[in-house]
Amino acid sequence: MVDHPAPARVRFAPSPTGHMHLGSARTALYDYLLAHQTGGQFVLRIEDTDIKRYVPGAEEELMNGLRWLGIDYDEGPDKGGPYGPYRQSERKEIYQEYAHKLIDTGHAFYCFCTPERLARVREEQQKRKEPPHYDGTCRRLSKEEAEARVAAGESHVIRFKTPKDGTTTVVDHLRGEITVENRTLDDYILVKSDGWALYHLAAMVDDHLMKITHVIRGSEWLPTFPLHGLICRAFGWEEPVWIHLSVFLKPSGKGKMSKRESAELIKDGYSIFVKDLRELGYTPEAVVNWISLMGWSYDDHTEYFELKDLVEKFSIDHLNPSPAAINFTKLDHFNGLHIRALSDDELTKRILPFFTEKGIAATYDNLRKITPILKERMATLDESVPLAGFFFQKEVTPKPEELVAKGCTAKESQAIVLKTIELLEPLPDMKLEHAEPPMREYVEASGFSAGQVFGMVRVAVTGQKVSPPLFESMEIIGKEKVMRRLKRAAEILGSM
RNA sequence: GCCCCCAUUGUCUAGCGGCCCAGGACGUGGCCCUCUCAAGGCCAAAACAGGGGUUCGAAUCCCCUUGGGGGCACCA
Repeated sequence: MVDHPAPARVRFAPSPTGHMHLGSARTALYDYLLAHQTGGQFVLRIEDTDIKRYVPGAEEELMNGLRWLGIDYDEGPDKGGPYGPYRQSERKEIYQEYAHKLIDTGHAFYCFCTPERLARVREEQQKRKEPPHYDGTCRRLSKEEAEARVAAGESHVIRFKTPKDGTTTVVDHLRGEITVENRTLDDYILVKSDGWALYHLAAMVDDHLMKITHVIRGSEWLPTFPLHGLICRAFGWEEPVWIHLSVFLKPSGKGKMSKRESAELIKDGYSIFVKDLRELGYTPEAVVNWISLMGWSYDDHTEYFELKDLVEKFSIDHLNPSPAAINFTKLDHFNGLHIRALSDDELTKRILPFFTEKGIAATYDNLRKITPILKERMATLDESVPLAGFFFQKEVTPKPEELVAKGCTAKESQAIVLKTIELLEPLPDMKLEHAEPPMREYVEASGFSAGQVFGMVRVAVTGQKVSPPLFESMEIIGKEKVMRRLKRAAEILGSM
């Protein structure tokens, strides 16, 4: 870094209402990057004021997701910190206090209108083709009357007293000034009748109290962004730098991902949920690299990044405001790249669970021998299983028709297998340097092509038409098994 | 319906007035390498939504149209 920006305090503020998806992951990543590159702090705050939408386990999934991605936070519900508590459900009184400050300064008012009356008003407004708005009934109440009704125990909410005239201008770091006519804004509810604050109030209060310098959030907040600016100004607070990230579109580029489409995606081996991606064999390194580039870019030729590179190179000045369609084939590409960047030891550790899960009795030690020849052949970790399953089987069962070498008869094929057995039998072991030369010589002398001979031997030894390189594979399988499988193939071919 | 945001190849993007008859990446096609599959190397096709301005000069600035997205809750 050439210059030294002030340490940024950034927050990731999800609501625990469902699975952690790619959009959240990207926001959290950018938060982390900004905090780390400025030597600031990354705060996790749980926005759980709406009990109705609370999903058990969602908070834990969020934390697991962040941990898996390697984007750790400095302050949070489970870590504590100087500005806690970090769960909004534990901050009710704080919001109450600040809501009343707004009432005292004339920036907010009590509203006693019933939901039924409001619904009726909205309906009429829509009939008249007017934008739905609070009609201002309680805004006109005198302070004394309102307080008397509150004291009498009447059910009420607290609304923000939005200016009726003029315009409000707020500044988004990627879009510049955004100006709206105040009459298009509503007297938004700040505190519900059950006493809980809504996002508009709670988030502004927390961001201020937690000394947040940069708010990175989704562009779905753009419509209420002016309100948030107004609330900060009503309190007399300095506003953070506002950064509204674009949304992710479905791969077709048409619209946001729906629940139904998410289910379809899984069938193709893709998902927008972080926990699924992990199970589908993607590496956190690849996911991080991939999402970092959806809405941000470094220059016109560098795309491969590890987290530490991103901390150094990321910049909020190179964010793109337009929506981005999710491109899963690019994730596959990055996954392959990051898999190949892993050490053989590390890769072995990562693929082992996929074998175990499939009931294959692989151990770290025997898998470790295979890993090197698997490495450049997989796009996802789970692909190692079908690629290498035959190493762990006692016997393989090649399809008879696949045993017949290309362009040969069964009889000729059997002759090839027999010759192979004859050549390999006297060898002390199946080491690459022992097995390959005589086979090469045989191919040379026989008039068959390498493809014909090796292709058929491959089927005999691995049971598959596609496998890692033949001689490397045979060495790992071992002479005894190889010979047994070849003899079995000769039998099959003989009976055809 | 109203409000807000966005607009470069199929997709992600570089470009912030002349370096651009537009660069990179994924994907696609072809070739090379090759025991299969990959990986790798080389090559190719593929875009500035449309119309007006401003300017000596516009992908880049302004306006309109169109298209896309988001929002209009006592959700976040």
